[in-house]
Amino acid sequence: MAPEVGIAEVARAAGVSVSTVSQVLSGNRPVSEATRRKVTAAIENLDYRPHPGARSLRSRRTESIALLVPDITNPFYPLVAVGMQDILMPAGYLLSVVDAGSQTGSGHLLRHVLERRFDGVALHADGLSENDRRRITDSQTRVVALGSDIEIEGSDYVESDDVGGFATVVAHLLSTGRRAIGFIAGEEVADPTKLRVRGFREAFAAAGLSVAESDIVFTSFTREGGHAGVEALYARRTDWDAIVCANDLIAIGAMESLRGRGIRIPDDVAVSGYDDIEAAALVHPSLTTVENPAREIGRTAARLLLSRLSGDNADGPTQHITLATRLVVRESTASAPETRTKGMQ
Amino acid sequence: MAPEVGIAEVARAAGVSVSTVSQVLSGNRPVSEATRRKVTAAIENLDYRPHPGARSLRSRRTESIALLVPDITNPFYPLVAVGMQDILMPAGYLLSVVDAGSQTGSGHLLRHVLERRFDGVALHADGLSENDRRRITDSQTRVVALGSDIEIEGSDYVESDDVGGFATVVAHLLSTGRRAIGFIAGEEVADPTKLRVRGFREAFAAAGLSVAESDIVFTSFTREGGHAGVEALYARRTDWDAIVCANDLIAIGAMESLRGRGIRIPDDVAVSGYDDIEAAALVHPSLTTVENPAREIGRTAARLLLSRLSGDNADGPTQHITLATRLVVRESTASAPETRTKGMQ
DNA sequence: TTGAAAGCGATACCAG
DNA sequence: CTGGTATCGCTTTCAA
Repeated sequence: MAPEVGIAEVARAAGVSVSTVSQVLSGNRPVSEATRRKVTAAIENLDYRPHPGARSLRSRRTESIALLVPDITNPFYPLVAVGMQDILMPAGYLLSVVDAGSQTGSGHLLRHVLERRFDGVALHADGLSENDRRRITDSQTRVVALGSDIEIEGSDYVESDDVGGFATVVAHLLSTGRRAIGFIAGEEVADPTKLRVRGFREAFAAAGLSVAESDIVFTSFTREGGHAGVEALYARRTDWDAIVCANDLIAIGAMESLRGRGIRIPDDVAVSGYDDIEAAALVHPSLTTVENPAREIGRTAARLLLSRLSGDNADGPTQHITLATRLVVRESTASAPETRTKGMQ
Repeated sequence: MAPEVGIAEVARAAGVSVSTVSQVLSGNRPVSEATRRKVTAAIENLDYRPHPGARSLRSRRTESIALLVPDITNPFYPLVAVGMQDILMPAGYLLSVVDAGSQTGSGHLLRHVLERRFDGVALHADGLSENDRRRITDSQTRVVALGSDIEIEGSDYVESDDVGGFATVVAHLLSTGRRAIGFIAGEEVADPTKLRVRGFREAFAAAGLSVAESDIVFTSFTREGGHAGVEALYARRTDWDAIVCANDLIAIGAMESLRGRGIRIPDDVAVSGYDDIEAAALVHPSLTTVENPAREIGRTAARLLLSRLSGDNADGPTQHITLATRLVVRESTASAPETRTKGMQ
């Protein structure tokens, strides 16, 4: 409805050329204090707002960055978003969170996002096809990969120490005497799944124990995945004394199913999660888990992107940053009663 | 890194004019099947992607829509986002979720978002200053307001029936014999707060009871708000037999504080929330609450925006849509033991 | 320190 | 059904 004022009107009102107005806005070259004031006043009066399309057409920058997440309702990702905001907002960038959600793979949506010419994009590299990765490499868009060590040529990545974190929680269970430990993992092809499986094996190896393949079932990173996982595990055997889950949502679902079967937690079966989402402390019994530093991951990813964009470090060597995790012990893995250690194994 | 191919190269490769390529892309005018195929092939071969800046510069549309939320870590909003995606994705729009988060008011960020020239923006109207609202009216950007009946001239809005929903849960508590009912509300100035307070009063009025002002405390829509709210209520009196909360996060926080004081839920004090976030079913005791149809709100908002953008209904009268809510009774408000009704009031 | 003018890459109008 | 071309609103180079 507004008469849509352009840079020309501003120039006229201020009695200067459009170039000068542009320079005042960008600060790309010195402008005398007097003209700067005239221009700023005109901008204010006319409520002038530069057209971002026109701007990006010339400058090849959009001052906006996207976070492409597989599932925005998974509380882990909003925290990553907040971490990115911490860094990007002060730097004048707008962060857009895009949910890949229902999309089969992020392939189609990835194209969509790359087409938008965001200056930078943060995303999970796993689930990306060879094709997608090349598309990223070919595009102008700076990318930082999250939580995965998949290589995208020329892209930095930041991950948390999934292998170590998962090994820690498994070691914790072993140390409390649990031995019949089932593992409900996420999608088998997902990168976090592979890392957490690795951690699982490492913990067993470190304790001099071996893992039966049938102790691991693959589902999805959701509550429903937890339900399915419990069914699958109990179809194989029924004497589990611990179930470790690839994330908190799975664990919460698993606890629901266990309760449905009349199994007591942690007395009969200990349960652990991963991520330490808010709900982990709220469920009953409260859930032992591993803190996945989501917000810090976001901050780090944002810093990496900015350092690439601002030129200082535009062409430095690829960086791989690993953030530490922390075991959070709660009620769901309280030590087994004395009686159990006798009966088992 | 790619040699950045433009529409001209595509035209050359296909042996047609740039206009024709453009028409094939937009479908704005008939194109013969033969040329369409040539053009599509050229686009594919060259991996051509139109520059959105250039495009929006001429067409004045960006094919993207923003959802501006006050706190992306509040699980209510991701659900709204998913609902919007349901509708927008098939229509070819990209949805960007922008977190106002730490921003004081959404004022500054609102400007930022309006400057980006999204085709449409969904946001909460409360918390907007008179100035902000006029800015919206003046801008080209179509806006739909969420969960609030604040008028933005020319903008549609969609809300859930907060007044009715809240009255229902309060009526439920009254019907189980609770009379000393405290209310932990959100920020006093927030619009949802006002509506829920109204529902609170209505339920009392309908039962022929009156509300003491001191029964209502204002905090914030977070778990910490719940903690603070309990402290504030118990500073006034200590014989509460029910506490209703303006949302689930507050309720969860309140339950934590009550437990800290050795108060049993629901035996001593019943607690209720609002929104029915996932955690409400997971906490112990599980939380009685009101389902706030977040996803449906998102869908409705998206439909409203699209109907405005696609021209059919571009200038129809302003629409106000109210969605029904649903009471979800769980453990936290189980009927008071026989003994209590004798002792109270 | 400032101005003039040449594009950036698409769309949309005007012809044919 | 197709082509030519002015134009969107800005940034950037070139001159002064």
